[in-house]
Amino acid sequence: MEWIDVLSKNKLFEGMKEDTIWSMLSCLGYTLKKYKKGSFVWQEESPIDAIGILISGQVQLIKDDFLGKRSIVSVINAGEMFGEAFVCAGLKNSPVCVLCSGDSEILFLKFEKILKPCQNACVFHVNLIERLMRTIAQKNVQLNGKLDYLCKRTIREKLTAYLLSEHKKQKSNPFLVDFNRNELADFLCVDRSAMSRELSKMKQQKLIDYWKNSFKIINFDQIKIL
Amino acid sequence: MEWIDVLSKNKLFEGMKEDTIWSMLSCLGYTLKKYKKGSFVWQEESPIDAIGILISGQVQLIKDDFLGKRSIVSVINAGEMFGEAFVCAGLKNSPVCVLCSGDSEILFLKFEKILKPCQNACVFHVNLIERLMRTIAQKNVQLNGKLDYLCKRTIREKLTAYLLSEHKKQKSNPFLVDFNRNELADFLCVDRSAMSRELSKMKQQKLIDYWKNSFKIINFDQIKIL
DNA sequence: AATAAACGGTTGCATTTGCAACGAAAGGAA
DNA sequence: TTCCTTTCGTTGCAAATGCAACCGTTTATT
Repeated sequence: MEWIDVLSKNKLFEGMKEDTIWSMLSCLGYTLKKYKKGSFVWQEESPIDAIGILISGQVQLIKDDFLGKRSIVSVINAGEMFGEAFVCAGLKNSPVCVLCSGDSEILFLKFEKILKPCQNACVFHVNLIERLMRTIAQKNVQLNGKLDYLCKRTIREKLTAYLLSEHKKQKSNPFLVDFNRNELADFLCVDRSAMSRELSKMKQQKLIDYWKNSFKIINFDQIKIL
Repeated sequence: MEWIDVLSKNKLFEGMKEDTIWSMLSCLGYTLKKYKKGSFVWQEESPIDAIGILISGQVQLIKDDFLGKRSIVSVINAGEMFGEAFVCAGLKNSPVCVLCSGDSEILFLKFEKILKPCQNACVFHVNLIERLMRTIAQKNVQLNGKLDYLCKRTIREKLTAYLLSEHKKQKSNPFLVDFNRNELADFLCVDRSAMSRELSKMKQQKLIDYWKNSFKIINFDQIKIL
């Protein structure tokens, strides 16, 4: 099956041969589900006992408050996992919603099977925990990075922090942002129109330029100071 | 030595007998250091290769921007760890500062020793990784919880989200906040005086009451809606 | 093609916020 | 005690922000 290729790029399985992955999967047990764009994999407080590995599509971890105001915590792309930190921390219910931002296929692995040494004394099983730990730690660093945006006091500062870090991550200029304006605002936790206004100002001041989802940083010196 | 007691409350060692902890320590190797209040354990970008376990005192993980604006990421109390996610994720340099908010004693464990199976085939060693994973996962959930405050758009919303969650955590009313006003503002990433103004308003509107570090939620219905 | 829905920029306005400055109160040190 | 530092509330003001509304463009659907 073609989705094994995707798994081989996942942090838990990367570097393993295809038949090794197969034997691990049969050892762990798995479920593959399909979701339509716009549907929810988990709602907030949904009971959870499995790790999700995104085979195709895209999902977003989000929080909606009671007024319907949305904030996007993070975005999961094909090959990446979600929920591993929650189940591993012992949470029984999800603290976030998982929303499919595109048609998606998701592979679920029951968490308990990962922790318990398998019946076949599978060599890779011990290794799995170490990989899982590293993945969770990296998510932690990633969340920590998000604080770099959110702790900024003004929209302009949040935008520049985000854009600079995306530029750095993608190592290109211009670079693509995989949010539309609405989503970007929800990600940075600010008002869309206020953000749009600020983007316009920054373009007008020749600090940045953009067209649709392509952004370019023009004046690095100024933008870093401000 | 008395600090073994503290270790037995740490997530890595909890539930273990004292002599077990000793044998593990000798297996892992350790360093104990003392710090004065106000001194830095790590600066941003400090090279890191060890996990810190706080024996006594208190430290704060903070980020200072180039203008000197500070944000407090999290607070570590005696018995808790810091840095484990960073070293485990493979970071060579710290993404945060670690500041002693009180005179502190810190036990450092080299990370590499934790990962490698020990020479004595120590039974607890495998177990250690699992505990470490769980701890990191819990930190992850904790960080996620912090997003609940930060993603709020107004100071009042941030304050109520924070106060409600502290009330829930401490299961008492009134409850104590272990920040002074300055630190609370840095923790919520808002201006101190603006926060003070908002607190005054909320007190005046009889939503909350406070005296020094003791806070009381008065009107649960109103406060949750707003 | 026709229609509908989603997206993105703009703007006026009331509110919120950051900032700076001041002063009172509390706490520590000499 | 006296002096100094820290903490915290207050306030005026300019700037930033959220909000609602509107409109043109793009994209999707029938």
